Amino acid sequence: MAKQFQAPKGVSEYFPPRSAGFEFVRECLVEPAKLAGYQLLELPAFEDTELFNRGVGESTDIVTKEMYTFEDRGGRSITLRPEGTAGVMRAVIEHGLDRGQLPVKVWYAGAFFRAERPQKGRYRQFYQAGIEAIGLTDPLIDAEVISIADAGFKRVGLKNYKLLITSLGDAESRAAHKIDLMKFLSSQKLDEATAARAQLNPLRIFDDKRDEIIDMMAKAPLLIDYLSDESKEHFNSVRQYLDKLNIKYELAPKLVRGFDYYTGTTFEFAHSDLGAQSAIGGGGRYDRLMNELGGQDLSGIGYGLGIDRVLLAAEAEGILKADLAAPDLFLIPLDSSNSNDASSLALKVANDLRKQGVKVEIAFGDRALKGAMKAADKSGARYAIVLGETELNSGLVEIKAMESGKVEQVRIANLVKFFN
RNA sequence: GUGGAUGUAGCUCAGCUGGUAGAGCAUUCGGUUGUGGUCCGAAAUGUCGCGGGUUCGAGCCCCGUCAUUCACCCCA
Repeated sequence: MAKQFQAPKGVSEYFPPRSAGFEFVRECLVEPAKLAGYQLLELPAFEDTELFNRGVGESTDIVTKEMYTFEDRGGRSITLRPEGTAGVMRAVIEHGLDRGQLPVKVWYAGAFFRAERPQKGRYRQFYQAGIEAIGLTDPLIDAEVISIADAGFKRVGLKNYKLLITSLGDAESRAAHKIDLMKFLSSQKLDEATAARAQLNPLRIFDDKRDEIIDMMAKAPLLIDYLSDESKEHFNSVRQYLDKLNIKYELAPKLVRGFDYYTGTTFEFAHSDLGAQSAIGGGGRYDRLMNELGGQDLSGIGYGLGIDRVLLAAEAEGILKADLAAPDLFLIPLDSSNSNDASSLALKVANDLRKQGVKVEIAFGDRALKGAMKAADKSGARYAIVLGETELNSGLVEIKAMESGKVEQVRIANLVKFFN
């Protein structure tokens, strides 16, 4: 027997019937961005490795141990994109999108890659939908970006999630805080691994899940208390906007995110029913990124939402409709032994209705009517029509409402009208 | 990268102290004429993850390996 292939380790893949839920979630997450005037940016799945080294940050785990990096046939170092923002910035700079009116507002959705040990809600190939708004520092745009993410979750129907928000301040805020935090950490006894992480990015220690570290960090100085007046004012107005929008949030001064580029407003959406990988989305502002990648000195803000995790969350909450892929109409042609007129008519009727946006399926194969009806039932179709000799002759069909079982006579020529 | 759990039909799982496979669901057909959801009957589907070892004999024991899964780490 030929070798049986298996998907590579840790990838997420979606096939029927669950793929309908995936598609639904993706649409829900993207739609609010489109409604707000964000436009599609379709990006390559791989980029110059250097882009991520500089964009994501050399000290991050993502860059140091989670990137799929390889040499292409021309000897270039290529990396499968581990996140979206760096690629967006590259494209914006390369194509001069920031030369026109600001802000630049774009959305993207697609696969991302990280060579991690897979776990619930954590995959080596996973899907994210995100937006970026570049070129405005107005706190209004911070609030809009957050509200668009929130609108996506609400569109899916999610309830058990919360918004965590903090500000990482500007460069001077962080510098002042870092001195005190390092002082604090050096006064504590840390194990080797933790001390190493503290060297790389002391904020990371706030993210440690061990009880003794959490207890220890309870007394650590918080960045939020070191914000410059400007940062403080910006953050306060973001919060005021959120209040006015009635978007509830929790102040999370210990919130740490995985990218080095965040400055100012930083946020994360956490879902309660997911286990360890609870973040369903996150993002924030980045003041320096564009400039560091060779572009203008513009600030931006954006987020990435985990489509896989939102699907998991929606399933955990039991809010996905079972019939997401169900057709409106199921057509059952019954050919007589010496003609296929019924099949031809079925195909024609299906095409006409589909032109009007009606979702129509045809019962294929030479199966008994009972079997075909069963297939109609399984499909979740709202209506079923049998097309046989009688119908061909009379031009009339019985359209059956599957749920109630009620039958209505309709002229074949009027079917389009019926479904309008 | 570290630790735990698990790998038996498409799915969920059972399989006694080792004697060479079973259930439910799903699938297909049928319960006489062109109408599904319930019920009844029948059929089909397995290199028991893979490789090695122990044994007269292994789905069951041992070793290895691969995969899945949960947690750490990290993050979407």
